[in-house]
Amino acid sequence: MKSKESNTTLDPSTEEKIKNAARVMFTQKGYAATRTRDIAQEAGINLALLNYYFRSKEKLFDLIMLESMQGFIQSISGVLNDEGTSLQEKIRTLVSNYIDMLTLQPNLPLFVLSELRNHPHELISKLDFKEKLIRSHFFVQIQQAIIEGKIPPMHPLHFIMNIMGMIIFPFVGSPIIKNIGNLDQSSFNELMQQRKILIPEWIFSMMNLK
Amino acid sequence: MKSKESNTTLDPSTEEKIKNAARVMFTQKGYAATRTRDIAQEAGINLALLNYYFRSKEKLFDLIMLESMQGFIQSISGVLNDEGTSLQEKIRTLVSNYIDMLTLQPNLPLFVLSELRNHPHELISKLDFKEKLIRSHFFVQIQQAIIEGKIPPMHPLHFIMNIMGMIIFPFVGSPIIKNIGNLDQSSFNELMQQRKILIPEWIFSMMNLK
DNA sequence: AATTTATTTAATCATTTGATTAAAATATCT
DNA sequence: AGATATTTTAATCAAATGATTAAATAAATT
Repeated sequence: MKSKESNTTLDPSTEEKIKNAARVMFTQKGYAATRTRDIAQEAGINLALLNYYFRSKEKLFDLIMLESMQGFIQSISGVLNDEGTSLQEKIRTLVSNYIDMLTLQPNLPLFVLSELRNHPHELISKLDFKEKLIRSHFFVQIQQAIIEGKIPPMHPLHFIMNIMGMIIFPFVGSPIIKNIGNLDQSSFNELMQQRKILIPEWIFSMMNLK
Repeated sequence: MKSKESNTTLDPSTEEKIKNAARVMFTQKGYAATRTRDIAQEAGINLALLNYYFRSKEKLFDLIMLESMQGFIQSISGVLNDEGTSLQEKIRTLVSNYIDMLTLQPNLPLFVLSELRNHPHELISKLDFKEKLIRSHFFVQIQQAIIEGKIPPMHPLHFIMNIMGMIIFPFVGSPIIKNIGNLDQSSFNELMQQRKILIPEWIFSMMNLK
């Protein structure tokens, strides 16, 4: 077999090239609109090779999707479970990390949300995001804050929805936002950088926290 | 020709049946994943008939998309331009109307946002949402509030992004939200109803308004 | 070097899918 | 009713697309 593992820094292995191309195409156009031929071309290889390595379009897609979600979950689970930080600090780093990630991969959320609508069951249960979030130190701190009266009593989900909404929506709706504000990519990114500071402040004042 | 216009209340005309089916399928699965045969079946008619009425899949799609967006814009433009209401009142009714609309058509935003990513130019410029929003009484009131120091100085877009994010995101991410919160459809809707009251309050305290 | 194994390609298949056509059925009009 | 126009259908086409195959090339192993 070819040296897939050793060849990490130099030229990426063919398998890796295909996966990268697939990630780009799938996140850009979605599963249904992506052609295996386009992936092959983007990867600079032949169509048959794609099926040789990954057996089918669907298998390749599942892999890309799984890795994307796992990467995402792993990137935030560290923050969520840091027992040495306050709720406020967690929110600040969470927002900051999240925005940095989305600035690098702005198409990711729309891709994930779209595909999740069509294959709801499998992935969600497979990744068990629910358990990871609910058992996190972060979630406990929210409930604690409610019990202690530091936060007005409400369903913790509202809290989650608000944070996620304020972080994710601008990226999901970036064409509209850019249009309304006459923004090019760099001034859009500038706004997103501002939000790293602003969103935590808004959250705190929303929750009478701080 | 058949009586298309007269037949409004009773049995919908064939044209209308096709459009309704198309709306359902397109908003559910997106353009690329929707098969014209599926639309025909859903409408209870023959495939050829679809092309007879609408010439092509793309033409049908463009029509559905245009009508959806126009309907949406029209539904909020009344609120945005009501010169007799305060900024706070506008926000309350805007949030309420919006949530009611999304409760009836929960797939609409993901559909619009997904397709907007792939055909960004045409629709956005065609509908001229930008001008309608910027010239609205609502937008003027925001800027006014900033000038008068009632709201901390910031790019008005942040304001827009926050409201839209808090309203829209829960619907776009409903599979995740339902999973995290162990919610069925009706308890999800209940949460959304709560947000009709909560979101305006959050906005006000975020903005030091009220 | 010879042999085996892994990688890559060009050509082709089979199915799906958007669209068309020609004819049948239905409605409309005189 | 008979003629005309409209609506609907079954059958079919052509292109797109996911997948396979058999053969060529390159790499690894003995």
